[in-house]
Amino acid sequence: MLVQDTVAKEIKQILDITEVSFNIPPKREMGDFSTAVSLAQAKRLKKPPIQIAEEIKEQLAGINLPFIREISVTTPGYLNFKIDHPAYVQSVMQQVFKEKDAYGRSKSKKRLKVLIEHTNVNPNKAMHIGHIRNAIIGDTVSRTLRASGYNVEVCNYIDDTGVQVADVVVGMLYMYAPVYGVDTTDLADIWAKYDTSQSFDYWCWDLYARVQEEYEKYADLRKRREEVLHELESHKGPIAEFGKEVATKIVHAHLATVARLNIFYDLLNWESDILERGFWKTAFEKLKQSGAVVYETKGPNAGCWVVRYGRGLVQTKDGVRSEDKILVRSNGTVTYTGKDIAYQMWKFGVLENDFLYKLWGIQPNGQELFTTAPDGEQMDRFGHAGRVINVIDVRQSYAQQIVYQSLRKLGYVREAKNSEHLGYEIVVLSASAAAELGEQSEDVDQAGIQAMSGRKGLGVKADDLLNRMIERLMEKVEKRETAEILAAAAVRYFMSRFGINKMIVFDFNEALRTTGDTGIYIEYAHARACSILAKAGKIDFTKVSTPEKVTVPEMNLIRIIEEYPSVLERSGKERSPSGLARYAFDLASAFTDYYENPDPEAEERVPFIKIKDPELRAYRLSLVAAFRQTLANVMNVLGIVPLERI
RNA sequence: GCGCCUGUAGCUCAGCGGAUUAGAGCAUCUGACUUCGGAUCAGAGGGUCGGGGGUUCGAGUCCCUCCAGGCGCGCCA
Repeated sequence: MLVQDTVAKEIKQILDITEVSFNIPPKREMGDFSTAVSLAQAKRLKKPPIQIAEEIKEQLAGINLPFIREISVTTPGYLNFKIDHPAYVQSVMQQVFKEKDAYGRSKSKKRLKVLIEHTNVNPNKAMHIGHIRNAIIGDTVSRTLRASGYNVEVCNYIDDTGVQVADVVVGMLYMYAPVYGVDTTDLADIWAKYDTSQSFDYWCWDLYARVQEEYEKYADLRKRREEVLHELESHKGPIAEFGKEVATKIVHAHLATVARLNIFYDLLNWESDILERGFWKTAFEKLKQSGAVVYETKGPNAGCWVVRYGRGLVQTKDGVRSEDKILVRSNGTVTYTGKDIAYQMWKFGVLENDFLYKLWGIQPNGQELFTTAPDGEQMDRFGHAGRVINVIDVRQSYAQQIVYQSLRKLGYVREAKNSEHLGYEIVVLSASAAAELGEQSEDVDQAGIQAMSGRKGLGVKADDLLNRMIERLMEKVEKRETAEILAAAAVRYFMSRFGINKMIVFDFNEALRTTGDTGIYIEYAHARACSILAKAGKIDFTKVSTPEKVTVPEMNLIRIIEEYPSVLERSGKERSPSGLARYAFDLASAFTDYYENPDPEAEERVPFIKIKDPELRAYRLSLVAAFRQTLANVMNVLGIVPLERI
């Protein structure tokens, strides 16, 4: 518990208010922290702030506040507090050493089950850096919520029946000889087209882009797409099976890519299983019964089943539109939104239908991964969440809101309230990155920024980014394993640093940097601390005493260490990886500052391990140990593997 | 037309519920270990926090308004 918290509690009681904020005084002699609460309350209490401050001071003096040594009042009414440094340092360090890996984690187990879905990449080509942002945000938030005590279930939705997969299937079956159905019906012949010198997801990346070009030229190929899409949706027959095989192969590739980034899941949810298990049929019946969906007999949506929204007809730049949301088209097919409503209901366990499940495999971290499957078995451990978080980019905000509002109209008010769209801005390419990828800038905006495009095959593949980083790191690192972990740290940190609704303008120089505010810096600080501790030998940190005088760098470091539990809690509540990334950097900086200059008043700087005075030596090293533990804990939440050596 | 997001140093970004002198990193310049990891550290220059109003003793932060940019508002997926 922060020192400030106990003070805040007392002040809240004294003034009968709900919030008290603290800050650091401009001059250190004034105190370790201060509050301007009496200035804020002056108007309400109709008293001069300085008088209020004096009164609070009087009352606080009568209470035994832990670690508070002195309280003073300065004009125009600030309350300044001085901390009993040695006792405080001692207390924080002992807490870290006692709790170890659990330091910072919430002590209370929460019963709420949180289902978080992320990644959700179309299984038709290699992942790019935009997909990686999604997976990293989702994984970091999952880890944060777990650390906050929640029961978290991580799902990854696989759209194996959509047009994107259909396009790749079209490409494989019909674009080059032998053409399926004409030259052959043997799928082995089709698979022979795959040039195995490339990984399958990379090969599909190019194929997908080429198919898009061909569609422009050949109408009959576009017709093939309709057929294939229909076949995939029917989830029966050789083409559907082939599509599933293609998608499965790509999913394996995607899982391998994200595993490099230390990202794992509990369950893969396949669209084909949502279709097969009749989710929509059940949801549609419920929607009709509730009256939330109505059949339109006239107007622009005649022949469709719609949910009524907004103001009916509305003016947009593309002409007049109905704001009502169509769930079933006039040709009888279901829209994406319709299927999404059914799926969201499953997540909360309010749809009678359920998937069948089977084990997909054991992930590199040892965790079991399950998948929905037509030939699986019943299990009751999945879904039935109390809260659902969908990590999807911000362009889907409107569609997500429609889904949640539809749930409400259906009568699932609680579920609607507990549905959360974790929207993040997309990753785009800087002018130089686009140029490097060989894109002639046609439709770029003024800054030369360019959106990635799977259709054009324009984008930075996730594996390429990691590989380039590794290549750069190998100049200074001996083992490839180490470079792999460092590269993952760098990429995860890079993607986490940005606020969630900040567009990332991707630039190679910036992303591949190894100095300054980077994941490498974090790893380096950790490895350095490990190295010092290894050289120091065995010390019983639980028996270390703190000197009378705590230096400024020591105090800065310990205060940041102490902040960790509250930072973790806040990051969880705000679903904010960037707060954790910032904290990790601040913590590492405070350590290097302490390491470089632990006592600014000392005449000479002596390395910790060579300090003569055994008590001071043990104390300095125990701070290193407490730092190392705390940093390792944040790194774990950020999904970064702490290295002991680089 | 409506809705959401963004605008802070040359560049990329932090800045929680208002609080004393707006912070980092990169880039530029100047420095620093015969001892713990130089992927580091110390220092310098660089800002009317998009503009304008307002609330407040006090605003990058709250409110209004305008400007610029991005995204969204399909019987597309």
